[in-house]
Amino acid sequence: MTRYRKGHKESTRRGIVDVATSKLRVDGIEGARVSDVMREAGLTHGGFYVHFESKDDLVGEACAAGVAAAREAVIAAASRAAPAERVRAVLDVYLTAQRRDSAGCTLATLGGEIARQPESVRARFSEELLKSVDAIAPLMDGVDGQHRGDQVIAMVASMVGAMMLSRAVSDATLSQRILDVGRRAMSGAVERAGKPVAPQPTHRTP
Amino acid sequence: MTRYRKGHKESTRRGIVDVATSKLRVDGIEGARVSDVMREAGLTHGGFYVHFESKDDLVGEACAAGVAAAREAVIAAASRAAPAERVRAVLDVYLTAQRRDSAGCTLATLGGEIARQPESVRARFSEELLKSVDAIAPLMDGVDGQHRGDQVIAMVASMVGAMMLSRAVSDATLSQRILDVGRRAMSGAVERAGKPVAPQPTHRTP
DNA sequence: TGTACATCAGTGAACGCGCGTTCACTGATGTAC
DNA sequence: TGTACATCAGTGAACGCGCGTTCACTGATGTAC
Repeated sequence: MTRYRKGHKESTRRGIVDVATSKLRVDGIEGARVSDVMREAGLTHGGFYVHFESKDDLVGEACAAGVAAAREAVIAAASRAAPAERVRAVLDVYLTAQRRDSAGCTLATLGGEIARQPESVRARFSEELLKSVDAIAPLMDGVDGQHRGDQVIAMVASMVGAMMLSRAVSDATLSQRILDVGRRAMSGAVERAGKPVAPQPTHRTP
Repeated sequence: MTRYRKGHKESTRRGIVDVATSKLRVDGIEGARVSDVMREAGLTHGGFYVHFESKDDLVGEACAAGVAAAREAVIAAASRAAPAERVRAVLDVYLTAQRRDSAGCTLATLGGEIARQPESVRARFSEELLKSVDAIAPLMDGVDGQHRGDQVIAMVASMVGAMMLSRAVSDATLSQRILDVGRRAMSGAVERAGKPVAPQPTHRTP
C-alpha cells in the first residue's frame, strides 16, 4: 500500500527524526523505543530500517537536530534584543518554569546520557554544539571572537546546569529557586562585567 | 555458607550502595545492572532482594549517596581556602580534566536521568541536594544566608552544566575549552561581584 | 495505448537476548533444652 | 556440656517481559515493450 511521489521517503524520514527528537527528551535515550517513535510517526516498527541503520543512527541524528533546534531558539531570542541585553534575553526565554515543565532542552535532558553513547552519536552532538557556539557568538557583546564564544559557552553551561537540576529536583520551591538564581547570577555577571558600576556585593532578591 | 557476626548485613548493604553509586555514574541508571553491581560487591544477584525492595530502591539510595559524596568533596575543598577564595578553590578542584575523565560527579552524570525517575528517587535526591546547599552555604562569602545559598546554587549549576557538556562532547579541544571557560567565568564573576574594581569588560585568556 | 514486470516504502509476525525479579534451597551460627 | 532445631544472608536456576532487529511479504506506481 505505498509508492509515493518523489521526496516522500525523505519527508517520512524527517518526520521520524522530529518525533524522535522530542521523544528522546521526554523518555531518555533508552526510554524512547523504536516502536513508539515509529507509531507516533504514523508507521509500524518494521519500516524503521528502511530509513536508519540502527537505533544509534537515529539517536545521533535526533541529538543533532535537538541541538540545532536549541540554537535556533537562542538565536531568535538574542536577535530581538540589543547586544548588551542579549544574555538576559536568552535567559528570560530559556530558564523558565514553562520550559522546565515542557519537553525541555536536548542539552539539559540528554547531556549526561550522550556522554555514554558510542562515538558516532557523540561526534554528531559535538559538531552541532560547536557550530552553535560559533553561530551564536557574533550576537554577543564582547571584544573579540574568542571572548564572544566563551561567553556563549559560559551562558549555555549555566543555563543547562540550572535547567537540569531544576528538572531533577522534586521539591517545587527548590526547583523554582534554581531557575531564579540561574537567571539572576548570569544576568548579574554580564551587567557587572560590562558596565562601570560602583561595587555591589549583594544579590538583591526581588 | 553464611551466618556472620552482628552488623554484617548492614556492612554488606553499604558495600552494595558504594558499588552502585560509582557504577551508576559510569553506566547510567538503566546501564547499571543489578547483577553487575552485586558481582562487583562480591555477591550473586539473587541476594539483592534481601537488602533492597527493588532496583529503584537502590537507585534512590545510591543517588543520595552520590550527592552526599559531592557535598563532602565541596566542603573539604572550600574549607581549605579563605572565604573570598572558596568558589575558586572548589572550581579548581572540581572543573578539571581529571575529574571529567574519572567516574565524575553524580549531578553531572545522572542529573538528566533523575528527572525521569519515580518520585521516590527524585525525593531522595532532592532532599540531599537541599541539604548540601544548606551545608555549603555557611562557607560562602555573602551578606546573608539566602544570598550564600544562592551563591552555592549558582556555582553548582555552572559547574554541573560545564562538566556535563564537557563529558558529552567528543571534540577534545571543545571539551577542555568548556572546562576552562566554566572556571574563568565563575571565578571572574565572584571577583567582580566582591571587589570594588575598575570596569574590565574583557575576559582575559591566560 | 495496453500489458508485464521491476521497484521499494512499508507491514507485522517472529527472533534472540538480557534485564529485573522470584523462589526453592543451603548451611553456618545462635538458641533452647 | 552436648544435641536438636530455628534463623536468615546468600545461592543460582528459572521466570516473564519487552526491547532492537530481521525477514518474507504486500501492493501501488514507474518503466519497458
